[in-house]
Amino acid sequence: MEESSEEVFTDNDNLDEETLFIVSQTFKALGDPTRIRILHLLFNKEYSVNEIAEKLQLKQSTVSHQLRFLKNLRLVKYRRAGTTLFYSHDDQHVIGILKQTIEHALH
Amino acid sequence: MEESSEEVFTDNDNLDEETLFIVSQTFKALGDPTRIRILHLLFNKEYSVNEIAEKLQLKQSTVSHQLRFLKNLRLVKYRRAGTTLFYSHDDQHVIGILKQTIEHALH
DNA sequence: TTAAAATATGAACATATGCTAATATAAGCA
DNA sequence: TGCTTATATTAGCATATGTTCATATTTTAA
Repeated sequence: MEESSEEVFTDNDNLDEETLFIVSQTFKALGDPTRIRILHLLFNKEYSVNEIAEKLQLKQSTVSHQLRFLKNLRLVKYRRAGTTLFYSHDDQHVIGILKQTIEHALH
Repeated sequence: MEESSEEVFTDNDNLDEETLFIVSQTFKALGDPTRIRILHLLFNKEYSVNEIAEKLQLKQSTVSHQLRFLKNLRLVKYRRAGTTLFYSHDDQHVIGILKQTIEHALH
């Protein structure tokens, strides 16, 4: 057996701090019903902040806060059109996991 | 097109309360570093509560609490051997998602 | 430049979460 | 039975989280 040149495995059993942080943050984003509903709404098309608030019966402020959260994790992005911001999802991997899990939950 | 006898789709755009709850609970379980570390440790083999505590440098109480959390969601199960309980994972789907996401985080 | 529309931000609040110490339970064995 | 080991439980605490109200910012257009 020879040592790989790509990576050195000193402790194969432990996750490093950074990986642990990224992974837990990602799942934390999906661990709240409001954020799941927002991401679910954005599955197929973009929506403005007010549209999201209307569709999901949430306060504009709530939506804005959660979108900021999701944007910090690069799970959504937006496009500006005048004073309106159209949000859409921005992470195929995470969206895929969410879709999978919703399917799974629906049996 | 005929109506399926299995399910009626009244509002395709909205997730029902129960699905929302299950999905968010599942992700909440994965949204904490300690629980990720425990599940990650259990990827390949079973461990007793004390072994988990030692390996991960956690208090016995902390491990026991988190295992209860994970067991309530049927993410782990245990087998008794005398006074010792050996825990192992119990949800291939969730373990798969966790593996995927760790891989993804490691680039 | 001023008003209107859309969105973002900050502060306050209630609730949720995770860890810890102390103690309770449960099983095996002398 | 009484002791030991392994695990679970309870309560308390500090911090994190999610929502809301009030207000600030930003962009556009008159």
